[in-house]
Amino acid sequence: MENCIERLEKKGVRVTSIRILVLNALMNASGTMSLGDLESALETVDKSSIFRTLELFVKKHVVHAIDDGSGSVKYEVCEGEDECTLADMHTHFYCESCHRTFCLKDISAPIVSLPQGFQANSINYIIKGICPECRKYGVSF
Amino acid sequence: MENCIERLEKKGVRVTSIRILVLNALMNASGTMSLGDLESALETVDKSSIFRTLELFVKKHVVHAIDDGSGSVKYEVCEGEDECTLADMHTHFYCESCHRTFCLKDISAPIVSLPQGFQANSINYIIKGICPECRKYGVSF
DNA sequence: TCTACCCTCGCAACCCGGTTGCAAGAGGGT
DNA sequence: ACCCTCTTGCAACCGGGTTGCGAGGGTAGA
Repeated sequence: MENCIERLEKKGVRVTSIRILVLNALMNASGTMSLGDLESALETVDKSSIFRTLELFVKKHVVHAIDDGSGSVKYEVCEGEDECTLADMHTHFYCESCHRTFCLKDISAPIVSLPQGFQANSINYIIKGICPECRKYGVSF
Repeated sequence: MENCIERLEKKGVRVTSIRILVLNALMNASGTMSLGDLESALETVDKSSIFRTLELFVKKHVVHAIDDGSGSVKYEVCEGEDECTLADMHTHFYCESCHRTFCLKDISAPIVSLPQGFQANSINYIIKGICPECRKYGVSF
């Protein structure tokens, strides 16, 4: 909680109650959260407020957005103090059974060399499949 | 054109005029096409018909879908005769300036090894940045 | 040939995540 | 206390995707 406030101040984001709520939810989440996840986790807060908060967080590099192709963008707290570089991008795993997105933080996204003229800004590396839990419980595709 | 019909028959898809139109458009496209692209390319055909055609094509492995995080799914004709395997997946480049998606067919998507228990079915490897053309014409982000 | 059936297609309506305009509310500085 | 700015909630909107339904057209069997 204190941690949240500190983090916001460090990134130059004015501290408000909603921003603490959103950041706290993201920091306590086991994985990533979507706008919808946050909406249902924070029932008292309006969707558009959460949306604008996330928008601000992304701009200020408090969190980063991951598009896992599920139709809803996921958010995750940035680890480093400064901006995320290409090398910071890590691998994500999307479970096609339970529709959760896992951060494989210790697996950094591989970087291929591009043809002449292409300039890379970011990498989206998503592996889709079945997560260990769903396999264990025999949930079929 | 003949090529289209042959390809559909080979994949066990009943040949209809709309299916030929859609597949032909995709085969002649320089890159990938979205549902919207096809809709405007084939003015006479209804959106839902194109949607259902693409749905069928994906199921029958005539085309595959790529989610480049632009908000609209892109489609691309499958190369091989049989189903696409992990190794077949190639890299895509999304230009944040002109919003086009490029297929880097000769760059196959890198495969990382997953933690115990995760089962990979497909890979989405998207690099976002600025394409050569947009850089040349000095279009800034 | 006639009929019954199934697949395909167009239309319209819907769904849902995301986004925006606007007005009220809260907070900080003077 | 006052003003200005930022923040928030509400409601409406947007666009891609999706679905229900009924009409059209082809096909197989009688």
